[in-house]
Amino acid sequence: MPRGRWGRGGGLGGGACPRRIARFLEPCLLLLLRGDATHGYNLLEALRQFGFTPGTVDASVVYRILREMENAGWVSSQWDTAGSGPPRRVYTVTPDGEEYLAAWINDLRCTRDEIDQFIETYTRHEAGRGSG
Amino acid sequence: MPRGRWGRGGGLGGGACPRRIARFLEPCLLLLLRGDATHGYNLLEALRQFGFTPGTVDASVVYRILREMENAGWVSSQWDTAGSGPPRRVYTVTPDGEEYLAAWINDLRCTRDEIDQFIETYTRHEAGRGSG
DNA sequence: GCACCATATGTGCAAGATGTCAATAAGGAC
DNA sequence: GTCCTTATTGACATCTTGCACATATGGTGC
Repeated sequence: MPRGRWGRGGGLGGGACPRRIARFLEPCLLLLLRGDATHGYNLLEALRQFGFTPGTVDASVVYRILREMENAGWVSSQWDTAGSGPPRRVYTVTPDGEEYLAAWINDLRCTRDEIDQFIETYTRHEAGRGSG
Repeated sequence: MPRGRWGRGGGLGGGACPRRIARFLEPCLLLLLRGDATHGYNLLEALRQFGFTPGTVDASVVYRILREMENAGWVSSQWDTAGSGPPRRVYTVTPDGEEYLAAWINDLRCTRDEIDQFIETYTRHEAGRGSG
């Protein structure tokens, strides 16, 4: 069983749609944080709205990306020691992060257009075969 | 200069659209080969029609994927020694390859829808900010 | 206090994916 | 023979990701 990234096992031909976008968690977390500054553990559940069903994403992966993004200056964090349980690191999106997210959106629009173009080419091809 | 081969330097915010779809070369080569059985070196140029500008893709990458796909049974190859220059390995799409390409198309449709959904969420968010 | 559990974060490694560079090989021009 | 173009292949480095496990705080039952 390949532990690899793009899950050859459950993906193509499987049924559920595999996540084919590289580093997609980044913009998802950014968008989530923009809506509501919160901590990693909480984001794990919130990711469901982007199709990341529970168990799909490992907590450590989320924490890792959060740290990386803080390192890059796209988010900043503060320890929240109020409330019970261990302290939580609460993240906020920085202005640089906003810009980065906007650039991501741009990229995604572009990627979507390319996909559309590819599918169209495929479809035209199919039609050509049908009549030939 | 951030890590990553997804061109943080030249991609996001840069201008040209970076390729964010994992293993996108696979379906591109398959679609190209379906139209016209040919060899790797030739495919390098043909990839331009999918946005892979010359220099974007290294030849070895194309050859590698071709070999992998042959290994998987999606294409088959034959040496072509006619003509001048070194022999060329000409690839043809197999029935399994056709099926695989169809599955890819399905995946891509799904991926596109997810991108659309993400962008829409972002846009709604933006609108909400504008008025508040 | 201690075992145990839920919450919350972090570390390290293995394996897959991709980029880059160099090696090889055949034929043509000079 | 040397150099250039075409064409394919191999090796290595780096990046990305999944997974197992370690750590820490507070609550509950005893």
